[in-house]
Amino acid sequence: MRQSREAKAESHEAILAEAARLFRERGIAQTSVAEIMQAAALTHGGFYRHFASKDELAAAALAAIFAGIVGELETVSERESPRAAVEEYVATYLSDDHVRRPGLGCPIPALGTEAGRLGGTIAGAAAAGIAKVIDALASRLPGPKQTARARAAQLLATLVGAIVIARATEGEAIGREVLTACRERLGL
Amino acid sequence: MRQSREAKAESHEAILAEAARLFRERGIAQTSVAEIMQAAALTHGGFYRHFASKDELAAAALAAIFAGIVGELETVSERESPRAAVEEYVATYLSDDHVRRPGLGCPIPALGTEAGRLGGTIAGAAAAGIAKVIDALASRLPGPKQTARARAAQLLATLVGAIVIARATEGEAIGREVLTACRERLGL
DNA sequence: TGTACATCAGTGAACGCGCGTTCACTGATGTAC
DNA sequence: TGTACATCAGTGAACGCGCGTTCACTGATGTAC
Repeated sequence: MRQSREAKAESHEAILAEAARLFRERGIAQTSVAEIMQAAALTHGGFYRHFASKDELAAAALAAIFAGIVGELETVSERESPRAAVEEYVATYLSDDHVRRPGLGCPIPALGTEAGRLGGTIAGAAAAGIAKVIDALASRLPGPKQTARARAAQLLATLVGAIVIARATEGEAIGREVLTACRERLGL
Repeated sequence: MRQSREAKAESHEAILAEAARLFRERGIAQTSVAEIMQAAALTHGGFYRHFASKDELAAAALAAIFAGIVGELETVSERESPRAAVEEYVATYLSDDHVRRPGLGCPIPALGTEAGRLGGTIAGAAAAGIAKVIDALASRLPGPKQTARARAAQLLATLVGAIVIARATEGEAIGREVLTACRERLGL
């Protein structure tokens, strides 16, 4: 039966939110359209009233996740100093919680490799999101703009690599060692 | 028709080598047993004379790739100083070639995320390999052992993250910026 | 060394399964008057 | 405001396809004597 415009918008947001979570948890190819729709309390056939394809959903989900990340950094900046905002970002990024819960975390360690392989609008959304995160970090680091950008780029690379390694070695000592080393050497 | 022991060993190595390349290029789930066998100039049915399952092949391929990486570091160390060996490792890691050719490169950016998700022997092989790489790097860095290990851990995280980001943004300026920033700030 | 036979590496068809996408259908919603 | 009808969000079956794995078969290899 037909749903109201408002109900459709709610379905749309639910699909996007569940996709954003499931894609980060299991990967894009490893998450089926039917699973996403079930998580959104819908049946799979209705998916195509909302998105033209699974690829389009993946690109939209990536864009939404990155927008949320940059938005969060800006929100924190309203009540804290730029330096404190970056420090909080780094501490959260390198937390055990972030390792354990990819569905709520940064999409770069979770989906970066896959997005690059998939190319097209998915890789485009990933690239645009990464650029925005580096912009947001660089603008909050001190020093000349060039230096701040380079520091932001290296910082993000370290964070992403630490999470990839920690998740690949989950439960083993080496993963914890990498996380701890990065935390301490990034000054936390 | 039955093949000789020697011929079987050659097939085994060919399957392992093609799997190691294809898994890194496309991911484990995205590479079919049939594709690997075709690349090894065999038909897919014969696969199970060599490996009990695709998972077992993936674990074996990861172990073989990591053994090659650590072996290469040791080989270079025979003709160069520890410091030069690490510098060469870093320079190769952050090269444009490494970004463009994942099939020949480090499995951590290519397969780390997927290995963590798959768990079991695949994640075990990844964790063991990562531990060996960090050992190999740490033993070639100067200073107290604790500090050297922490530096090695952070270094590897930065390298891995830089490649994940560069591949996710392939062709876009932001990827090159991250690579350049990491190269320069790691002293190359 | 030669012979007879068991083994098994590799082939190619087949299996059951899950996937992304399509489609006919239902009935509440939105719109035109 | 009320009515008649077109729209379309959501349902659930179906589609074609590719996958990992199994299997009967072939014939060269390895072994026992």
